[in-house]
Amino acid sequence: MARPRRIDRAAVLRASLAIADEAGLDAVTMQAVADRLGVTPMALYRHVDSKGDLLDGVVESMLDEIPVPPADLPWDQQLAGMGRSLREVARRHPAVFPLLLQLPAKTPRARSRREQVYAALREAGVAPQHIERVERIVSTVALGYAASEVSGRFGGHSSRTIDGDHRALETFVRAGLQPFITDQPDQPATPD
Amino acid sequence: MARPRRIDRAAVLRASLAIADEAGLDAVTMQAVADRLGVTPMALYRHVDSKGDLLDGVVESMLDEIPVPPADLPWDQQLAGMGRSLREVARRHPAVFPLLLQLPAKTPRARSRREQVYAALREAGVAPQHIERVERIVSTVALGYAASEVSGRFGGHSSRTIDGDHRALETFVRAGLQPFITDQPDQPATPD
DNA sequence: ACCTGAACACCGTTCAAGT
DNA sequence: ACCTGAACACCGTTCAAGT
Repeated sequence: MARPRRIDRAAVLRASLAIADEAGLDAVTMQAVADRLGVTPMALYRHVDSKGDLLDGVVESMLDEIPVPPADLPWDQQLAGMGRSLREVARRHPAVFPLLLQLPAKTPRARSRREQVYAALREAGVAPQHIERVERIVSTVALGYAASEVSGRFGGHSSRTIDGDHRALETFVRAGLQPFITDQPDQPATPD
Repeated sequence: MARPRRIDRAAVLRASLAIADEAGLDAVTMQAVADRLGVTPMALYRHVDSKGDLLDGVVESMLDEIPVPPADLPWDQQLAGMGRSLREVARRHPAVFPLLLQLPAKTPRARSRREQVYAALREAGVAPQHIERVERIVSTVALGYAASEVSGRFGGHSSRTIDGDHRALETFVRAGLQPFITDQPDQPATPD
C-alpha cells in the first residue's frame, strides 16, 4: 500500500543547505538533516545515493539562485550583473559556495548558466573560436574571487575595500577581453 | 626520561599529502596517516592540534613546492613562470590543491609568495595604490584555473586544448593589467 | 512506496598510564 | 618528552521488517 511521501530530494537539499549556512559544512550530518526534516537518517537514502551525492546536489542547487540577466542589457552590464549575483549567493552560503569550483560543470543547470556567458561574450565581439576558452577564464575569476572572499582568504578587509576590489575586477575583465575581440585589429588575438 | 622522537610535524604532513595524492582526501584519516608512519593515531596529536589543523598544514605545505622565479627575468615571464609552477603543483596534488583557495593567505609562507607577485607587478608598472588589489585578482585567476582543471570542472579536454587555454590565460592577464599601469595614459586607471 | 530499528565498521578525540 | 591502551560519542551505510 503506497504511503504519502513526507520528504523529497529538493527538501533534503534545502535542509542541508540551511544547516551548512547556519553551522558550517561539518554540521551537515545525515542525522542533522534528518532531524530537521522530522525523519530518521535512513529515510534520506531513498532520495540521495550517499552523502557525497547529497553534497553535490546542495552545491549545484546554489546555481538556481543566480537570476538570468535581462538580455537587452549591454554585454558588459550583463557580465557585471552576473558577477554581482554570484557574490550575493556566495555571501548567503559561505560554507558551500567554494565547492562550486570543484563541481564538474556538466549538469544541465551549469550548462545553462554557461550559455548566458557565451551570449554576452558573443555580443562583446569575442571570436567564435575563443568563446569557450574565454568563458572558462571569465567564469573562473568571478567564481574564484567570490569564493576567496567568503572563505576569508583575503583576510577581513573593509566593505569599502571590497567594493573597490569589484570595480577593479570589472575593469580587469573588460580589458583582458580585448585581445579576443575580432574587430580590434591593433591587439592581435592569440593563435589556435 | 626523554625518548627520541620518532615522528615530527613535517613527517605527519608529508605522509598525509602522500595519502591524499594516492587515494583522495577521504582516505586521509588519523588511522591511515599513523599507519604510514608506524605509530598509533593518538601519537599524531602531539604534532597536530586536530584533523583540521593537520589539513591546513597539508594545504599550506604545497606552497613550498612553488619555486622562486629568477628575479632578473622580465615581469611577464616571472608571472608566467609562477603560473606554470602552480599548474604542476596542482597536477601533483589534485585532491588537496583546490583547498588552497579556501586557506586564509596570512601565513608567512603565503605572504612570501605574495611578495613575489608584488615585485613582478611593480616592475610591470602597476600603480602602488593598485598593487594589492591587482595581486588578489591575478593570484585568484591562476589559482582558480589550476584548481578547476585538476578537479575536473572543465570536463576532460585534450592536453592540446589545455595548452591553448594557458596561452589564452596569459594573454588575458597581460591585457587585463593594462588599465592599472600608470605610464599608459590612454587607458584610465580605476578611481579609488 | 516510503520509512524505521537494529546492527556494523569506522571515525576523531580524551586521558591516564607506560617508558 | 613521546607514545600507547582503553574508552567515548559520533559517523555513514546496510538490510530486513513494518505500514
